Amino acid sequence: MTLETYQAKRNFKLAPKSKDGKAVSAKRPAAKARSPAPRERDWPKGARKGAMPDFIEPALAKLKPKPPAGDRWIHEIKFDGYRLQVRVENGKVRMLTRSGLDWTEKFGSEVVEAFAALPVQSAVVDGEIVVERDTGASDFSALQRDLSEGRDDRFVFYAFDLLHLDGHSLVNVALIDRKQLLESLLPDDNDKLRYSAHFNESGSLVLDHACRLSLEGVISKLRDSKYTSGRKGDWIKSKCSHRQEFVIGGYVPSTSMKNAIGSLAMGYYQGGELKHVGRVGTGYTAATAQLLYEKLSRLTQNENSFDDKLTSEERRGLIYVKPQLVGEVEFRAWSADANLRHAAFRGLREDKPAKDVTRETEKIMAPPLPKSAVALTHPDRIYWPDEGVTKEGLANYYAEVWRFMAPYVVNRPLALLRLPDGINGRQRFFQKHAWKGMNPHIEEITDPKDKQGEKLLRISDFDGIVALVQSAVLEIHPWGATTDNWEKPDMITMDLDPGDEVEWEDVIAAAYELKERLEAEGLAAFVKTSGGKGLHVVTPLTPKAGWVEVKGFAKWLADSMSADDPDRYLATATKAKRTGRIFIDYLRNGRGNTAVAPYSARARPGAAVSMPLEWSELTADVGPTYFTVDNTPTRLDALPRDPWDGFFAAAKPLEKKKR
DNA sequence: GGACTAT
DNA sequence: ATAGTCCAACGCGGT
DNA sequence: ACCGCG
Repeated sequence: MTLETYQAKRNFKLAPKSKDGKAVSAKRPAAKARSPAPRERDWPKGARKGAMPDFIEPALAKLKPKPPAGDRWIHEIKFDGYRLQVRVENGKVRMLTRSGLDWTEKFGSEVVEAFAALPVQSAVVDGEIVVERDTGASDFSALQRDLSEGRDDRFVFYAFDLLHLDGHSLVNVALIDRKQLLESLLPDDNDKLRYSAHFNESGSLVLDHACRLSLEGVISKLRDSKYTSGRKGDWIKSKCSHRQEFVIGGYVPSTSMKNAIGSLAMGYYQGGELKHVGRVGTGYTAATAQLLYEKLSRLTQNENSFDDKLTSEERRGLIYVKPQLVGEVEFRAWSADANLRHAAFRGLREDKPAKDVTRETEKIMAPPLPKSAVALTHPDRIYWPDEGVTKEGLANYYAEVWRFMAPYVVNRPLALLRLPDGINGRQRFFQKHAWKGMNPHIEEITDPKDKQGEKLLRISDFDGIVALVQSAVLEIHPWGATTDNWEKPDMITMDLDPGDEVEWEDVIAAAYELKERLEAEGLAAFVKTSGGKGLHVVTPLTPKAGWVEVKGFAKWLADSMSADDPDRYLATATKAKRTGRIFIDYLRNGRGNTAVAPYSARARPGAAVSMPLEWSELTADVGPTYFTVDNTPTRLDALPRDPWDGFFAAAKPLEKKKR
């Protein structure tokens, strides 16, 4: 990792967050233009006096597969919310949608008040209103839910352009100057109204990092461009997902609706042959599903529409149709078997002849997902109601992460947190012993130190984790040792648990501090989000030292850190005096103790997961609950390698010297 | 989620 | 039949 | 010895 890319990542900020997920204001130089009278302002080149127009047609971005190259372009995060034009006139605020509708009343009072407090007489600000999850990216589905439920306490406005100010039109001013003026006006202490910063790094780098952060994509804009209404091409949108047309070669009728399709089998032409790319089973409304059925049921044929031989699973329930219709599909990746990953139907393309549909993207292919023979009894049982994550959704998540996760959960004694009725249900219990009626893919094992005792639990493959999901296991907590070597741990997990009022940046600093101390002992250090409150720093060990020694070392680490900096760190779990300090929890490292597994879901609102990170990815934006069951697949598709690549290869034995 | 137990 | 119950556990530090 | 804490 070069310093340059490291810094590019560090700079990759949306808005810094404190550890409890509350946004903290970005540290910017105090705005100079806080309250100048309009005529004192230095107007940038291109500003023209003029009355404020009623509505300025917004500039829209063209979708391109890649961000443009070259330093004429700057790149902003693509927000996943509603585009709004905010008009301030003498303290009165109106918020207009893309088409000019007045939606001021829909978003509560906080954003409006923030605009009313701006040091301006009048202004037109372009931006996007979003709902941010506790600690993270904007979330369109949360926005829509908040709107429909009348909830108005989570809206945040990202301002990215300034079109008019105090009797001056700015649409002919260079973008970079408009943004600079905008930034100078915005408060630096109001987390409901934020400045949308841009990046000067190469567009592909910015997009890559956006995708690794599970964001939607980036918007690229010409640095010196005027504000141009409409989709003229000086704003370019590139996304972490891909979009292209495919030919419909068959359909599966819906099981829940009459005369409607349930999914489509699609393909593209290559060398005159129709290549099958798998099924698209989401993305259509009931109306579209019926329309497609009506059109497709007239095109049915008996023989395979594809030139590939389909497997029996691919053929199941499939009705072939003459390959004539073309549909647009959004998807995140290609799988290694040349199927689409996470595909959603986005509409029919009546204008394109089927024969012209070819494959448009070259992409590193994602490896195939593991499949399980374990049946889920109620696949649509909802485990996380707010996120709509079901039992099947959780199983699919583990299929996505399994190739990375397996080494940390397989062949280790497990403690499980089970919530048969989901996270809001009445039942929640830990379990570390075998139970009656247990799925056979969960193994009963005997603790060699307690041969008479109750049997412990272990899984050895993907079927095992699906069996855990079926058993309503929402958190997986393995030992830090494998069952090949019960008495010799192969990792140390240090849990950095911030008390109230600890800044997230300080938790990150604590992780780096721990890393340095571990490296000073000749050990490697890896970091993951906990999915809860803090961070976990994990060290691979060559199994050599026993539990007592390893735990003693962990305690020594925690003790020495708190001794060297008692104002910041605490090595004891006492609740009192936790405020403002970080508890370094070393006691996950005794025999029989556990820590939440890498990639394990957490049984809390938000469906966060414990996410392994490269150190360079550990930035202020990535709070402890940033990555979730929902947004992790986008990240994985964008990752060039396992973020903990080389974990076990980096193992060193713990040398006897410290206790 | 599922077995076992009390009513 | 149906409702209720169980499903971990232990060392640490502070009083 | 007991309590709260992970």
